[in-house]
Amino acid sequence: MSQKTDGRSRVRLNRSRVLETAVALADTLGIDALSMRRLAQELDVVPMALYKHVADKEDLLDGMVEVLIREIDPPAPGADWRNAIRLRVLSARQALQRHPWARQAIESRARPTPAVLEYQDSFAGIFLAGGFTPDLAHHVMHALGGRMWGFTQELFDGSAAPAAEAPPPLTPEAQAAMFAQMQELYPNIVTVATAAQHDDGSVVGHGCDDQFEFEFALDLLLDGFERLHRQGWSSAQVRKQAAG
Amino acid sequence: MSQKTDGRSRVRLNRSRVLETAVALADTLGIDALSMRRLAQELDVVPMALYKHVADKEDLLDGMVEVLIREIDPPAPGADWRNAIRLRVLSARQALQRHPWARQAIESRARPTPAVLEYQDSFAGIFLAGGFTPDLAHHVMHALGGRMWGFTQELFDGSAAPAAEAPPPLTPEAQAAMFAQMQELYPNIVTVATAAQHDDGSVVGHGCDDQFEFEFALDLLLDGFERLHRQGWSSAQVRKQAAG
DNA sequence: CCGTAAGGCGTACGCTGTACACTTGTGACG
DNA sequence: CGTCACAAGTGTACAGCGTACGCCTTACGG
Repeated sequence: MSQKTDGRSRVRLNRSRVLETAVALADTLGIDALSMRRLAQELDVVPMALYKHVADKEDLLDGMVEVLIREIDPPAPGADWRNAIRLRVLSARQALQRHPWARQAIESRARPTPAVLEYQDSFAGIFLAGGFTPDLAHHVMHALGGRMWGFTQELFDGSAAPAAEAPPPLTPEAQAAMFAQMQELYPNIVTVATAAQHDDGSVVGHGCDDQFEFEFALDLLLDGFERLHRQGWSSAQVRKQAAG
Repeated sequence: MSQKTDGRSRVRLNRSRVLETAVALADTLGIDALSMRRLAQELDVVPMALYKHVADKEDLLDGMVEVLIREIDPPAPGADWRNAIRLRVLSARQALQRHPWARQAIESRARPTPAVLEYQDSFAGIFLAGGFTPDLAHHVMHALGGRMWGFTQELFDGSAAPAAEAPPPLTPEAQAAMFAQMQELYPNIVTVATAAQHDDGSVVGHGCDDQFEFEFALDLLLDGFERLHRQGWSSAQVRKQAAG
């Protein structure tokens, strides 16, 4: 109630308000529907007014990612490297789930902003503090890849448009026919997809527990990191081995 | 020389020609510069003519991905599962390096086409034939994630625009100053980034061997898969353990 | 109180994907 | 060979995008 939106004087725009409104809008409408014009409308302002606060749309997206990063928990102070990494990654994952647009936004960024560099620096710091050589820390961070941000490359999760018009519900017969056709065309996919969902009666896909899959892969990698770390792995020695 | 492009009768358009020209154009211009209009121009045709051969731009991109998939080697016949997967993934990687646009195109696809399903099915088939339970095969494919397509999600590889205007070459003093600033702001990144590039004098980034990083992560995962496979891992048992 | 700079506005341009109605080319069949 | 039907290609048009540029107006420091 500090300022009325009607009447004479309007709330002044600023970068934070622009970024936060953009985040909220992307949360609701999806990233594809977020345009400068739509955002301006949401802020009750003419499109070009935004350009006094962000350089261009790229800068807007960079700013949105920085808002996201601020939501990720800082490194846990007392934890060993493995738990520190694990907790941080899972916290990042939670932030990404609050903001479904973020995966695409992060991936589409061309160059890292300071906030992003800081985020990555803190990861490197955890590994180094845990006794990793810079060499191993380097390769290990590459191996983590996007998982550092809390997502695996899940293709076809269908979350592009939130609440996209679902296809009309199929009759049981149509479902059975579809299943039979899938089974004929892609028997292995059907086998593999139906394995992990006894509890869930749905046809292929969307029956599996994303969180479980994510942690499965994350822990598999962390296990590998730990093993290499313990046995004093170094890339020089591997390259030598490959050459010899 | 079968048909002249000038004179009266023009070469007839068809889906293949559209898709292959689109692929070639994306290879040269980058995916962002590939518009229906630009593609039509390349084919010496009016933009709307394309719509007789592809439903819309989404369909065009789907088709381009299918062209890509056809370039990936089929599973090696005699190999054990581990080599079969490894070879296939590395072949996919080569295809992706020939077509830098493909990573983004694959990631942006909302729903899998038959060609994509077939590709994934063959992966599942390799694991199952190698004696993996459907359960383990499922989780393992999730863990591979995008790596199945030959890419890790490398953020900020700067390959968005091919031959983007490079910043003017910095003087040695400017480079040194920049390095000093990086070292102050992001000491861990500098430590980790400079570790793996004694041969290459460049400042942070782009000095590391992408192929090595990719295989490092891939083999780390394959090692993990192998271990779980040997010890008869099952998700049920893990969940029970977590609960108990 | 006023000058100045920052904030917000309006207009305009070139680009995008694609809907719709039209003409032209081509191959099959009487 | 003539005709007819359908596929292929054209032209125009629209709504939406990011954003360059110039002007007005508001808020604040001297």
